[in-house]
Amino acid sequence: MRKLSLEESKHYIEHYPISQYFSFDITPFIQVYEFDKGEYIFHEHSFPDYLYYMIEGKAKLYVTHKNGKISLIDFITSPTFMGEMELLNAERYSKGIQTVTTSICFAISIREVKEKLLADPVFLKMLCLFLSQKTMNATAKYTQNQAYPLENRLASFILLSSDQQFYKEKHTEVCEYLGVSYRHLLFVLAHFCEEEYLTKKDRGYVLTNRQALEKLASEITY
Amino acid sequence: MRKLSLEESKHYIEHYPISQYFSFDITPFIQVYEFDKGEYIFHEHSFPDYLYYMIEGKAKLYVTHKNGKISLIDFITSPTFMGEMELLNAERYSKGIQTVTTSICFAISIREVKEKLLADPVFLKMLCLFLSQKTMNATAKYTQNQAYPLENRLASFILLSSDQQFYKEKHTEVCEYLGVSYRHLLFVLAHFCEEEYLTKKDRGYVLTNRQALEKLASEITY
DNA sequence: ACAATAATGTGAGATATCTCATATTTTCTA
DNA sequence: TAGAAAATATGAGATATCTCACATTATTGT
Repeated sequence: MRKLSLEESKHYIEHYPISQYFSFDITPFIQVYEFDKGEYIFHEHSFPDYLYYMIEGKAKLYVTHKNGKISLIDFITSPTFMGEMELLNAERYSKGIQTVTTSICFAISIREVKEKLLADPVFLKMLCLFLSQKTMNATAKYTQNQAYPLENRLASFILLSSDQQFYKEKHTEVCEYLGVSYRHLLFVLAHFCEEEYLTKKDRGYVLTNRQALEKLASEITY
Repeated sequence: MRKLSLEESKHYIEHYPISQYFSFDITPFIQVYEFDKGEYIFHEHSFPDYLYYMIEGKAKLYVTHKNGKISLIDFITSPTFMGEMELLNAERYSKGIQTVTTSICFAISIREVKEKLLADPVFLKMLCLFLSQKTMNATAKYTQNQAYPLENRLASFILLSSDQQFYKEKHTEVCEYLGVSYRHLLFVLAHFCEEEYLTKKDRGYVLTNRQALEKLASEITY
């Protein structure tokens, strides 16, 4: 984690305006941080001092269970807020957030502006919207995890995340996201190759039968 | 669904004050409805006209998947708001809500007060808290569903929902809540009986080895 | 540039959970 | 109060998914 210079900070603050989310001038309370790839923004069970607004980068929100399993709750992609639940005191301690790529974040000191934020209708309305959006996505993902085998969900995921006809995501991330073991993900991928829906190439997979994947994915969407 | 008389409504409005959630007088906008057991408060894919505040009763929030499976997202217990995401326009159409018991709700016409509510910091702050609380519960439930076999989750559920040493919930509801098939729930219950953690009696189960259940449940909590 | 670490890949065996079929009992409703 | 609907109960067989072990191949830090 590196605090950016005034110069650099100014650049980001100008290029990623967030004034629309507040009814007062938030810029005096903003510091800009850069997190390295793989760095933790929140450690699990810590109590955050900052509300973050990620403007560049990608991170994982996860929770570690007593038995050692890790549930990836969500991929966090910019732009987005982080630590808003903790700001609300809705949870005593935080979940973990670890960056996947180098990330740039605005950091807003909770101590300094908590009172102001929690009385600001502009901010609160945005936060309500943001929270319900997040909840809906999470709900959709989790209920689908429960209702459909990996075959369908993976087909859907491949279609969403492939670039043109090429799929190239890290298995280690995908299996966590889809809530299955690494082993099982590989099984189903192998099965897709057998059926020639996919063909291995270089470090990824070419979509050789998009229609078949669409059929599998279509069983989910409602 | 039955609209209560002025007389009855007055009684409920006095006994379940909600003025604390608003910075203006909400009572002129409140109508009181009674929903029968099993009745739908929101049909799936409908677009709600009212924001509800349930003061008595219990309901199920669910979603029906294309393949016919039903995911119970949450048990809704009073007091709670319903339809708040729709008020925010966060979702185009609603999930389904069906009462489990006869329920009494305050109904607030969205058309009449939407503008006022979305500019009311008192209401918005409460709503933020409410939404994040809900999200956290849902997240905890779903990640645990993924990370632990039914054995552990059921033990935990039995301890939470049993009255004294007696467990008596409807299997049909529990299996939906825990996200497993009816058949599998019965298997694990039978297994608990074999191990003599539980003993069947009347229409329910006596907890004959609470400690064993606690051990199983303790593997979850973090 | 090399050692350490992370990611990929595969096999074998176990198990958690599902589907479907069917029977009985309880509860609701007309 | 009888018939319908819902809830309980159990068996048999299938399958989706997991664990563990181990080998190979990238990627990364120093």
